[in-house]
Amino acid sequence: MSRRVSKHPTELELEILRVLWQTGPLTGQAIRAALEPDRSLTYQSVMTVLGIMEEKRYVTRKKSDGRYEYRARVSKAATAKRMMRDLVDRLFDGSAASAMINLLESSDLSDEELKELRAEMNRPPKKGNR
Amino acid sequence: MSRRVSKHPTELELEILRVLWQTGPLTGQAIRAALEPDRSLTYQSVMTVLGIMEEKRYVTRKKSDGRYEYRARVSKAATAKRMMRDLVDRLFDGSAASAMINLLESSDLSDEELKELRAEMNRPPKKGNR
DNA sequence: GACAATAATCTAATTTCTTCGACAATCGAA
DNA sequence: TTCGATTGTCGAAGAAATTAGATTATTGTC
Repeated sequence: MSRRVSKHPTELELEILRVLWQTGPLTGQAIRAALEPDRSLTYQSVMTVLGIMEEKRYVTRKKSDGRYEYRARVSKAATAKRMMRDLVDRLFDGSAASAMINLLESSDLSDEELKELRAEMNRPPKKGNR
Repeated sequence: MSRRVSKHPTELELEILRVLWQTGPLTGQAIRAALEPDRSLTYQSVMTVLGIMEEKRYVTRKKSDGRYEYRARVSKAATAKRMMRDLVDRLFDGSAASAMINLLESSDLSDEELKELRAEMNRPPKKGNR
């Protein structure tokens, strides 16, 4: 037997998605430029990955003014949710509370952030909560 | 150029670490058994991965009673911290608070857990915090 | 001590990921 | 219209990850 398909965007795919989330639809060249200087890839490398991302349905492309523009087809919120959920499953047996405590302990939240979090925690829970 | 070594335990490596964290030092056979029925691997497959994990210094082994026993060399806490930190960097630009709010919204914490979290948030911050 | 059973290593196939060079197609300018 | 630049596709290479068969080493038992 062989290996299973990864259920999440890979490292580089995620970096490209981040660019698209941040800036909106872009051409291959523009994406390549946006990755600099973090990643110095050739235009071909970027295009190869974009092709793969299109197959995986992470992006769509549309010809605009002679060249293709790539647009994220998955939302940042949904992707973040899925990736976080998966890591929490694998590290903390699915306990979001444990994950949050872990984050709390290993980070350094400002009073501002603490306040916001407390407010969020006091929001009325969605239906289905016990 | 080619692919870089992943900076974190892979899927399977993490599953094995979890077994070791949970149960303590184990032989290859015992690890193989503990992965069932989630993963039905042959003894050889498990041993191959354990060899790689030894190279990566995720585990050590010691001959005990004729066969090798494998022991986690990285702690669960440190590994979780690193992996969470990395994902938070890549998804939320390093903002632990954003990540926590994401978790809050996509999970369904019990009153118990909320209480514990609030308590944790009221704990005096470690040095370096303002 | 011989031999079967068990443990461990070695080799390797397959797939994914990352990266590009080579080439083809298209477009713009002289 | 021809030619150079830009854009896009194809094939491929190298390394990592996952899986396991073949082979060798070790060990416990009669």
